Amino acid sequence: MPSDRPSGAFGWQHARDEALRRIRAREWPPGALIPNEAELATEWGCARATVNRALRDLAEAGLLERRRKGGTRVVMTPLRKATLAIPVIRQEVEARGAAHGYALIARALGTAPAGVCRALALAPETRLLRVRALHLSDGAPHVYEDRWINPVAVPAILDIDLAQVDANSWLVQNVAFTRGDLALGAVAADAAIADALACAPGSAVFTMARITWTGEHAITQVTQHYAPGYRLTTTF
Amino acid sequence: MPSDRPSGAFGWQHARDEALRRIRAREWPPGALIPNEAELATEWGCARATVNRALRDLAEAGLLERRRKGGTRVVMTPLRKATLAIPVIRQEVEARGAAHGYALIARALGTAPAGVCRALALAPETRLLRVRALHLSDGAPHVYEDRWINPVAVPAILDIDLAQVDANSWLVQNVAFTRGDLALGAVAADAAIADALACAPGSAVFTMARITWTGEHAITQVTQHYAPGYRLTTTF
DNA sequence: GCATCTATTATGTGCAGACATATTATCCGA
DNA sequence: TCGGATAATATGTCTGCACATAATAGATGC
Repeated sequence: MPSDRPSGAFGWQHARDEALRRIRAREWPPGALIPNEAELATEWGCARATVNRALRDLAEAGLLERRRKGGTRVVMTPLRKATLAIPVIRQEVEARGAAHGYALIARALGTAPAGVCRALALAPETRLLRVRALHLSDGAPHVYEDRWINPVAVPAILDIDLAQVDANSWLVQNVAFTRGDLALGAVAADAAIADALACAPGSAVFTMARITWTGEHAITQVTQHYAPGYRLTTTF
Repeated sequence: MPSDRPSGAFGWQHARDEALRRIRAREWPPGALIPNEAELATEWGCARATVNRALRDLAEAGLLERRRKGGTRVVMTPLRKATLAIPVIRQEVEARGAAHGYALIARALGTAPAGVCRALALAPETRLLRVRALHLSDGAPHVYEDRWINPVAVPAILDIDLAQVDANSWLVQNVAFTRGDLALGAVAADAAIADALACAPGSAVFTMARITWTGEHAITQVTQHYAPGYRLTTTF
């Protein structure tokens, strides 16, 4: 038996856990400056790089604030961050074991309203492809999406038969984006939404709006309306 | 003049950017196995640790999948993750330069409904503290929150004057939690919500529900209803 | 007193080498 | 042919060292 533990070293996860313990136990209270890396390395009997890795991890998690020369201090208000996976509808539905259905409602090339152009940082009156579609989960309406696509950024989209392939899946697979904006909110269902989702007009609908970019070039803007009752969940 | 650039080394960020470029350019197509760390280190003229750091970063971002012995492969569907900051209402309001107001609506100790007990993994009929309050932004209703607090986990809360301090801020500052569940959705405003937010009954209201835990012990459950029109935004 | 230069200091990052660990591939015997 | 032991391999991590970089504190000159 070589050893009773996987590895004799005081690893970076141990260091992280110990630091976390001290933060939670208020041994390092909010706002306090903690010992520097070299000291902790000595105390814990490990290399400074190990301490660095541990503290960097906690800093990324939002619990510590680090500045060169300034040292490391416990953040005053431990603001939590939740990471939420942006669902590709088709996969989200299939992951739940449901059958994914898709229906194209409308597809049209035309000049976009000023608001959309502004949001996408395009000149007014730019011609965009508008696609409205419905996603089904086991046959029931699940998500109604209203999308504007910039054909300058994605010329190939014009040749795709969007009645067969949903724009969401196609874009994810075929266009690399560098950045995105996300907005979550709630709206009352208007006639188009109520009709598509088969719910009463005025129903409270959860919406997710996204804009994706490659560099400074906008690719697409989409607003997805979820059927009433939908909840987006995650842990933090 | 020692050098025309800050540092002559091919740093981990360079490595990350180059790997990212290859992924986007489909030089490493989705699902493909990429060269191992040692090879890339040789190719890029840097240490394996540097390549490791770069690829680890991309793996955390969800673009690569790494397995010991199995190597590193480009993820099939680049599922994006957005990190959203969970707002402490008071700070969120003040960060916008608005004045934060707060009003306690009701505070009562009593047995919680079965649904709440189940969500908090507590025995049925557990006595919990229920707090309903309203947050104001520049005097206008902003968020109505309905909260259940477990006094077993946080006995001190019973002595706090919740008319003066909002539970949100107090809990964040005084109770360390280890984990949380989050659910986002939309509901139609019922009478209580409409009254608090001064909106029409039935209005679509964005809601955020959270449960926070320390270990296996539930601390609090809160459902926050945002005034109509509110949008939670982030980037990814 | 004030501005500017300089020294100090803590973190950020890089390198080479070593060993640990997980997982796959292979070989061998029943 | 199948199952299990064994070897091979890519990633995970630690160490010790070095230097880079940012930001502060102190010294200096006016």
